[in-house]
Amino acid sequence: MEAQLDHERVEKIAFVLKTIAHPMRVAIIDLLSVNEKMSVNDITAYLGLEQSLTSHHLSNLKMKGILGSKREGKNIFYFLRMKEVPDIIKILENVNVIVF
Amino acid sequence: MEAQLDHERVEKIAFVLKTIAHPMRVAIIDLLSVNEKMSVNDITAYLGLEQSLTSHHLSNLKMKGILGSKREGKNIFYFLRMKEVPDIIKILENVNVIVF
DNA sequence: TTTTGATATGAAGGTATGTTCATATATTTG
DNA sequence: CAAATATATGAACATACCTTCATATCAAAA
Repeated sequence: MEAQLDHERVEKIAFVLKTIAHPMRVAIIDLLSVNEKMSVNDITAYLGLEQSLTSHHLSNLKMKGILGSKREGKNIFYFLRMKEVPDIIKILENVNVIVF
Repeated sequence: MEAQLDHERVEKIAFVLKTIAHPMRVAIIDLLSVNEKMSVNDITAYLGLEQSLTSHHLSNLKMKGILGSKREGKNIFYFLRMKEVPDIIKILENVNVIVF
């Protein structure tokens, strides 16, 4: 009866999962797994939500190390920094889930 | 500039992630990825937390389809039902993360 | 059939998270 | 430099989540 992970690792894993565990953030990561980089405007347009809401989610993801960003003129482009994250989503792509 | 996932799939993925995104629940899944099945007592002892708290987390995981359970005499044993979930944890096992 | 051991349940409280709104900052363009 | 475009920020509110505590249920044993 053993565990594999020490307490610190468990905390780190939960931290990353918590950061991405939101429909809008999953969608953002999905977008950025296909497109090298996207501006806030691009992402906002694609998701069809408010600019400020998109921005909040993006800075959250950036702050916690999932995304990076760089300015190019008027735009700021976001890109994936933690490259493992899309693999997580991939695992769940075909799993049978009942949401409630 | 395309996305891979439709809205419903994004919701399902976020739902599973939200369900497991907690240190105690990550630890439970870690335990059950190594041990076929464990009683509530076993798990409670291993995690060193309150019985009722363990029970709440277990029924949460069960309700949402991650775990299953069956009674054997006095004990109730929990086991992994969504077998993909440990793979998610495995991906993050060696990723560099800074928690705050 | 009472007691004990194992687990579940539900209410209550505190804390964290998500969204909106109004406004600020930064860059380019006229 | 003023206006326009792109993005960020912060406060405020609502909602969701986590934990604790007290108690309930259920199976085995005495």
